[in-house]
Amino acid sequence: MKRINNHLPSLEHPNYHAGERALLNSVDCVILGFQGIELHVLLIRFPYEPFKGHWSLIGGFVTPDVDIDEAARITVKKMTGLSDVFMQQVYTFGDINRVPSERVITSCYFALIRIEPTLVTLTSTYEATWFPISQIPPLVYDHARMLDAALFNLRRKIRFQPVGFELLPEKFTMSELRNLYQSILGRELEKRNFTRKVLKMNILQKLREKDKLSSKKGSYLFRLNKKRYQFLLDKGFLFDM
Amino acid sequence: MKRINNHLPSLEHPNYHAGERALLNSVDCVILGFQGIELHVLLIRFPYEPFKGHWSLIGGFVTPDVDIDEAARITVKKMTGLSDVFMQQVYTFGDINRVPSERVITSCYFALIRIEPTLVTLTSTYEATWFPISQIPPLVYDHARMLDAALFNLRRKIRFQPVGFELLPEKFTMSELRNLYQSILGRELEKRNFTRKVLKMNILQKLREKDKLSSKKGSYLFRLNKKRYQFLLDKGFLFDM
DNA sequence: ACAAAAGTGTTTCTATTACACCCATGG
DNA sequence: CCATGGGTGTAATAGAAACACTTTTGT
Repeated sequence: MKRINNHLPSLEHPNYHAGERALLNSVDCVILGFQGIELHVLLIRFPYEPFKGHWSLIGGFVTPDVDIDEAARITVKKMTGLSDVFMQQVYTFGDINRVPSERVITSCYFALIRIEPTLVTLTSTYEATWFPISQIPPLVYDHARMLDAALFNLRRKIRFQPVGFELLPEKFTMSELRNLYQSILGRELEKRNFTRKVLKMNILQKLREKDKLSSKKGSYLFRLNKKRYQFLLDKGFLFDM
Repeated sequence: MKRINNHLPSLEHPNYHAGERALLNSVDCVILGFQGIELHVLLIRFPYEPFKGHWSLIGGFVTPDVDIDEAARITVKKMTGLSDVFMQQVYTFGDINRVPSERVITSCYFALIRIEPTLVTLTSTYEATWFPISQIPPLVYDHARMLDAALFNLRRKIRFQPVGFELLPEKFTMSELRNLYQSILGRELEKRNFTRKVLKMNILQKLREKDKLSSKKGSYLFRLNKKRYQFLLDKGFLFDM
């Protein structure tokens, strides 16, 4: 409490920025993708001592000439080659000792990407690897907390806005969609009720094609009706599963 | 995109913090209280040119020796004298030019406080004033955006966790509670259904006392059953109005 | 012919909404 | 005695949950 005076600008100061101490700022990105029946996170091997070789989120420092959101985008682009990725700020971690060696304030973002055959990550340099969220290895610093915060945030967000489609390919089956939701929400969703609920929203277009990979019968592919989706978003609708 | 190389630590650097540029960090607090039938925000007159005299949120710089959350708490304490206030980080604003004169990264928090007769704010120095959220004056910098973000956040949060009680005195009437919810959510709530829903949760204790200020008949006072409230919180329940 | 996943309808139950009247009291 | 806000019950509706069987086809 003795430090209170540092925290409101003193009235005597004509330029109240002067004399304030600057701090290091960074961004860390929880890059999420969907594979099989589970959400996955992209992790790298941390390249420096004393945590060299431990698993880590992907991050970067915020330089004076980039917006903080852009810093996050640049990090994702560097790691995956992708631009125009759905991203969202999750939380800013600013405890004094969260990084032992230095005061760093880090804003955590999540990114939702489609894992496609063409996707190339920085495997050679950083051993970038996809981990299913049920099997996350120990992470450096407070990255485990960041991951938790990102997943919590995503779970909550997905109830208001079906962002899940960002994680699926353009065409997908109802089972894939349901598996995705199950993995994000961490609980089973009844097949019939799920299908009915999703279809009632009218945001999906049923295609004539079938995907025959997952079963002998084959299952119909769907595609997101982006116009309708945007319309509902603007109305701020709920997507309660 | 030319700046990508700045954004992942280069592998050659043994101490990857070295050489990074530090930035100014601050916190701004949306201090919310409830008065009459409406939410109010505490604003001050900004004390420096070129915005001297314009209305502003309350903020302060983050110094190297305080956690970012603590910086926010200190700001609230300085302004209201209150500790142990319910606070929550809302969002971090980090665009390059959000403050014209300087690059500042600002984390916005909201604080929920009880406006009580004993509450003294920094009225003399900063003209601290409560504004109803329906009548907010123009604000400096991006503070209007911050306020919007804080209210958006509160509206969403209140569906998962009935944080509204932080804004009410220990004893309150059902009408006060309903008015509060109406003001936060920005829509009318049917009296009977509201009462029923709240009571069904069993988080309120009905007292024998009546408040006679608002009507001749008087209305019963209630008090939050904190044990039950905490129990439900831990279960992560919904409080859907 | 059978295994494996897809697809679909109906019933039950619960929660939400909408609605109107009596109550207690101070003036 | 009446104006004011407080307080309550019920019926109608909509939405969610629970449930089991048929379809298709590759092997």
